[in-house]
Amino acid sequence: MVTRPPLSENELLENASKIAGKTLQQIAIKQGIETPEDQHRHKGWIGQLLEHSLGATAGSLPEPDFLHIGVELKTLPLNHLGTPKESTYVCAINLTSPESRWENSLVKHKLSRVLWLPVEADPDIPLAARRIGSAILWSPDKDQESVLRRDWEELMDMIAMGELEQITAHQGQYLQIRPKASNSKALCKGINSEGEEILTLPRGFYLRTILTRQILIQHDLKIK
DNA sequence: AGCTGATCATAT
DNA sequence: ATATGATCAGCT
Repeated sequence: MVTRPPLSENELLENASKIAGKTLQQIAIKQGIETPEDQHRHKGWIGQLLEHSLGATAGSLPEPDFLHIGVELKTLPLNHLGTPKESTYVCAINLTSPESRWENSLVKHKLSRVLWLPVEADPDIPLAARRIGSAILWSPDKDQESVLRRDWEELMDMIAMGELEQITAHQGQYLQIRPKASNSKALCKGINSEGEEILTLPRGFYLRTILTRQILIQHDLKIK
């Protein structure tokens, strides 16, 4: 099944509503794709399945999933309580020439328009049987953006000061910085407090579940 | 049970 | 090594 890229947000939402309630296996069969037993060696499988299913264009290019309508697709794994089970990866961080302004940052741009697609992720449900939920088209509201901005500025200040080795995932209310690498031996360049080049773990920005939980709640309240 | 640090796959 | 897509798994 070939899915044409959506030409508008409404078309994207309509396409998303058509797969709401379906199982991952139902979608995979339509795509002619095998469903793996589990995600241990297929961590990105659901995201890529749903990208294809909704006609995303970007592939592994540094572009929004739906380029011409400027929308990013994020799956949102839900536990047995229906709340987010995992944090959400946003983007990698250039540690040698850190961005200086929130307004121009990759995080702000990536999060400016996101289609959240909830998916059951209770480990008791076999991967093939997990159902897709109702999509949420989201942009940060004023309060959310101000917290994101504060977190980003605090963390990027530390990187700019050469304090990246002092950064821990404990920092940040909505945004946190964690390793984003193949393993702990895959290193990249960074800058220390003396301005010298060092080798360090690649890092990425992640959204805490406290924010994605809030997004789900906001949406539910809007429906009712 | 939640969270942080580590890890897995694929394409370029 | 970097981009994409994320989840795993041990510790508190």
